[in-house]
Amino acid sequence: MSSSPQLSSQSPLTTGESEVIAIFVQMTQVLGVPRSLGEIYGLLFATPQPLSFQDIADRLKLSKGSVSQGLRFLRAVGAIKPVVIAGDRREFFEPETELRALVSGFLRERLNPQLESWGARAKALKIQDFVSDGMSQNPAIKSDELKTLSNRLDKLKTWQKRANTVLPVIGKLLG
Amino acid sequence: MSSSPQLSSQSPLTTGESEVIAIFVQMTQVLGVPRSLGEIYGLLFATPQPLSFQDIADRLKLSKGSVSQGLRFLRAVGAIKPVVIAGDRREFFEPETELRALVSGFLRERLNPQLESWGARAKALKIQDFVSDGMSQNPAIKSDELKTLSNRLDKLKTWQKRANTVLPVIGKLLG
DNA sequence: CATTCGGTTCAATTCAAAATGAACAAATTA
DNA sequence: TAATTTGTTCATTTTGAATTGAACCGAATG
Repeated sequence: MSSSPQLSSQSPLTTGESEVIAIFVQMTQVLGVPRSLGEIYGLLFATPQPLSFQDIADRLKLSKGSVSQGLRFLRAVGAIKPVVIAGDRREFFEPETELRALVSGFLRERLNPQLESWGARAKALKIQDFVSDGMSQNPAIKSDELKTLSNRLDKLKTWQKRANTVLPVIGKLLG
Repeated sequence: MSSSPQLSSQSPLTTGESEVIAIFVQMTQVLGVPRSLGEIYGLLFATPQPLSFQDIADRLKLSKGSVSQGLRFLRAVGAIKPVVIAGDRREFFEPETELRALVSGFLRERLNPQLESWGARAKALKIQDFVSDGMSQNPAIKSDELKTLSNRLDKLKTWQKRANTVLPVIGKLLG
């Protein structure tokens, strides 16, 4: 038995399935993630039964490599849930459909790590690094300009903290 | 006079400038926008004086085309502000540095339009489009599966409304 | 133990999006 | 009015990220 019982893995997509997939593919463009993620999640969303690895590859005509990587990402952000089916060695998947879980998973796994790295770099900035220290063929920075620059760097350093207070709230607002 | 007074347009970037630019380039990857946007905004952020079109192209070694398109986008989302300098035909630019303005501009110009289109498509979905209406070589959908599918489509249709209530709040939280 | 099954990894390829640069336009100056 | 400056547009090229596919691995099966 190579495919799910009662499920013809290589039948063409229905109109509805194609449309749901298209919607999620459209979202991938905004989120800046690969198109295949939208296809996989969309197919799972449009299918009441859990699907196996092979089901997904067959119906979407994606390579095993793409499906493997796609599922890994979707699992990492909590967008899909593994389903164990008794007496079947394969992994099955169904979609997480709570908006709150989807959004906060994405924020946690994608945005937060970047924010941290970004905040660390911002903190390391020194005014000193902005004066071109060549043989003074460059004009000295005026004091009001120095002030402006200093203000900007200070602002930059506060951004991470502010993001860290706001982001957790978003999840709650959606809950 | 082909460059800003007292500003050597093609001098190499200082350490500080390079680092600020790198930080904003890193952000572009999360946001899913072109790298050049981060370079342009980063340079403006790291420079106390307003810069002209040509200043930007020279210092970043970007083509005029890239700078033109980059400035258009940054203006559209309100990330930069035009500055008029008396007796100078050229346009100058300085960065918007309020996090609140930056975030809400981006949400308004990039996310909202997509959300709308996406909500419209979701609303148009009909359960009927998910039954494969071939010569019944496919199994009929069971009633509990129909229920699951119906629930999911309903959820999908509520997502846009929820996003529209939450997104405006984000700006205020950052203010 | 040999073979199939279910899935991962990663180097090579493909492809879409970004950058380029030449042609163009509009305003300015000589 | 010719020449210059400032910036836009858009067809082509470039490039980097996504996808592929073959090699690989461990677990199950005969």
